[in-house]
Amino acid sequence: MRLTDTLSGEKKPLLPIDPAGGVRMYVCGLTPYSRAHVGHALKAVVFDVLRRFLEWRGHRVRHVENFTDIDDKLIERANALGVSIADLAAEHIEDYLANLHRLNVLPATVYPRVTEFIPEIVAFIEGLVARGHAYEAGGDVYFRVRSWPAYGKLSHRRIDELKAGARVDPLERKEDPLDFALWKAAKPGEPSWPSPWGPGRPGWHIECSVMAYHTLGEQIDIHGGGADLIFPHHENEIAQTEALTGKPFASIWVHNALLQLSGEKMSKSLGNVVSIGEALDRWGPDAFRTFVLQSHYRTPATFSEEAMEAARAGAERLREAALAPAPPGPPLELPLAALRERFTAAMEDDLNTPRALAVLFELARDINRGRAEGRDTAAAQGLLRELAGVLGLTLQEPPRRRQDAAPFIDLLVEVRSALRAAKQYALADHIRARLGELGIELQDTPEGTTWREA
RNA sequence: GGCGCCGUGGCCAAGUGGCAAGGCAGGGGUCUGCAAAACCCCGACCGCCGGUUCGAAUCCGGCCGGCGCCUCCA
Repeated sequence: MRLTDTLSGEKKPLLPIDPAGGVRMYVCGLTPYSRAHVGHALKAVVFDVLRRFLEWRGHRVRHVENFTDIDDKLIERANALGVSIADLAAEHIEDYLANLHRLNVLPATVYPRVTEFIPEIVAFIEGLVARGHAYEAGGDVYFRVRSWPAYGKLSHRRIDELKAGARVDPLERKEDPLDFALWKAAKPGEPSWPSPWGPGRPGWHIECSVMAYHTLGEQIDIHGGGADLIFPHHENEIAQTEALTGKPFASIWVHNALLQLSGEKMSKSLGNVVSIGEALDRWGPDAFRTFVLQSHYRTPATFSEEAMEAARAGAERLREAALAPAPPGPPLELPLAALRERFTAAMEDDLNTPRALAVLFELARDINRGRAEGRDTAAAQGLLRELAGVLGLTLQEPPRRRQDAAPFIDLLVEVRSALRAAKQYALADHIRARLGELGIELQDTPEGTTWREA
């Protein structure tokens, strides 16, 4: 398949460095200092679909997603709340993973955490110092950007352009304003680990270089994350890793566009976030995945109630087509191989999920038509379920929000069915209308009456 | 200011040189006791201007409008 590579700006064929060992994919996770929002969920779904597709095509995938469980924000937040950093991080990691599970995102092969890799980080930094790419200053260690001429190649910036906007902190003893911290000397009351430069903790970017190195190796196939990480995070990662190994770090850099919320990006700093849990409670996993997949991962999608409603209706349509009982008639003839091929071609072309989804919707329409004609649609439904699975759709009924009301609704439906059987339509319709006002939609089918929440 | 992205029917969104996918919503039908679901039918000439070409939504130039990154952020 081909994927757009941020570094070269081109669609590049995915050619695993070590095909037998599988595709090595490192996706930047999050810093667990607050509750994960739907933007994180979008990223998770995008890379989950990439991973599922690769596996469906017969690749083994080694998928690593990290947690940066020590950093400034985490320290600040933990102090403000009066809890330990470890507890705060654990709470948010747990919440995130639980939400991913609800979203039907396959667990990564490994979820490394920074605090588990301190010795490796120290060793990595020592290697950089030894090669002249880093230097110690007052207990801090900085990466010497000027020693790495290729700096800026990922984000397509030149060092001189960056210099103007570089942040200058008088407390730091950098040789150059562009240099960034690999190791930060401990301040009073901060957690720290021993190092050749005295007690301290890792800077923000070094952990990903180190964890990718130790979980996947010197060179990886795919490095991914949100577009906001291109600069400085991934730029710095490349510099650190390539300065040490002298080899290209990742073959393809994949970045998803950021989710928008009413015109602007959703971010913790703007405070305009919707938590994953809220969205899942309200619309369910398939609606969210359909929402994400209906636009290309590199085009910013805007989260809104209307968009989620539309996605929910679409997902429901797929579910019903995939699961409706097949009539016992003559088999429905469809060009299943060609449909499968169109789906595959769309996915191989830079993970074009909107086009892939369109194939599923066409398949759903064909199945529904076949069913209306009394044909046996089992084979087509099997394909629809298979392809929906590649996109990670659960095809399950969204959870009922009013679980406790269900038995009473069932009872009303039962009574109404008896009234209909007795042709007492006025009363039966009254029950249906009243339930409708309460947000319960009834559907009479030859097999009986079903209901769902509107 | 620098780097980059986007502007396609009411809403969302594919398409990057040859008669504009798909979803949602809407209208008209079929089916249904009536509904719902499902199925059938209906809707855009692609921000504006100019250029290249036999031919452009698709390439080039300019303009207008929206957005992201350049600072912690998926």
